[in-house]
Amino acid sequence: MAPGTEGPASAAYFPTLAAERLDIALCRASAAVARATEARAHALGLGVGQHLVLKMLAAVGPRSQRVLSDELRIDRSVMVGLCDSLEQAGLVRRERAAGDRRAYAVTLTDAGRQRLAHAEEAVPALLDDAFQALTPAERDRLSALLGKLLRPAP
Amino acid sequence: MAPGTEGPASAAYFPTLAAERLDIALCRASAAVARATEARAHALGLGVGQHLVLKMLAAVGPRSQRVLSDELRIDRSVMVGLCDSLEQAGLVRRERAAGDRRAYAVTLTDAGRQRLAHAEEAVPALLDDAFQALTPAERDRLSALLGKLLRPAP
DNA sequence: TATTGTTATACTCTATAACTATA
DNA sequence: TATAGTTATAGAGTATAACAATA
Repeated sequence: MAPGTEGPASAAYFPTLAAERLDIALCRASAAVARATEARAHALGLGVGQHLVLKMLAAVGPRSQRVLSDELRIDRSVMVGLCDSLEQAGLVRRERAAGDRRAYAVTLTDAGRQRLAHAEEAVPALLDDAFQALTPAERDRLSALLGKLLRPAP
Repeated sequence: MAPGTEGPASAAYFPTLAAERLDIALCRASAAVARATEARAHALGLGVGQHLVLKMLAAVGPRSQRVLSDELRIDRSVMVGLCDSLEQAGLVRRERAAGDRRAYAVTLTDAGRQRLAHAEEAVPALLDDAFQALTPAERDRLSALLGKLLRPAP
């Protein structure tokens, strides 16, 4: 075999790389998980962003698009389209906020609550699929580590 | 304050969300780390992909673009531009592979080796910055978990 | 003047499919 | 026919800036 093209010698390289560069490992793992969940998530009929909005509204009650954007770390201009699609599907209503006529109070409808419940049922299976390489205990540890990474420095 | 727009009550929502959806936490953590490393990585004058190619060539010797693509999980069509830029900067040479005139043997130059060494020096600081929320022991644990997630099922 | 929602623009990634020259 | 490298195109996602209505 010609020099520069032999295979087996390089086949073991990637794991080494991933171990050395935590930032790259994180990026690749995220992409791999996203690919794994994509199909299942799409089957729910709810995009991730849409799901997040419904979930937050269910947890904290009606909020403005601005608050949803800030809290979910989704850009205001993206939130517009998200709320558009949810409203069109009848899952939220855009009520006018009582004290500020610039803002909406994005409100979960009964249909939205039902759809969310249905989606939430499917989440554990979705996660099981994507994280089958990890035991439940390992998933908890990963969750704790990521949580620490995401939380702004106290 | 008007209903639907009060702030503090919802400010604690995101951490809860991240804890429940491991896939989303992973995605957000990856994005946060990428943002944190972006500035420093750019200062190195080497993109992540360029860095990966140099690093792999240094580790395993001259390889074809195909092998680099497969091993680094970078699409062939992207690898073209990566090698273009590296060649233009004088960091690699595209030598013809001895036994297969379709393929190159992408080869690290001395300048490439130097540039890589310089970049590698900066990596620890780059990672320290992005992962300052985690102790060294926690980083090791995260690395191990991500490695398990990335390794194809044995 | 600052803010909420909206729209438009641009730019980066990625995926895909062709095409060439070799095998 | 299959593979290595290349090119072109289209789509998703994101960042940015502008704008109208309101504060």
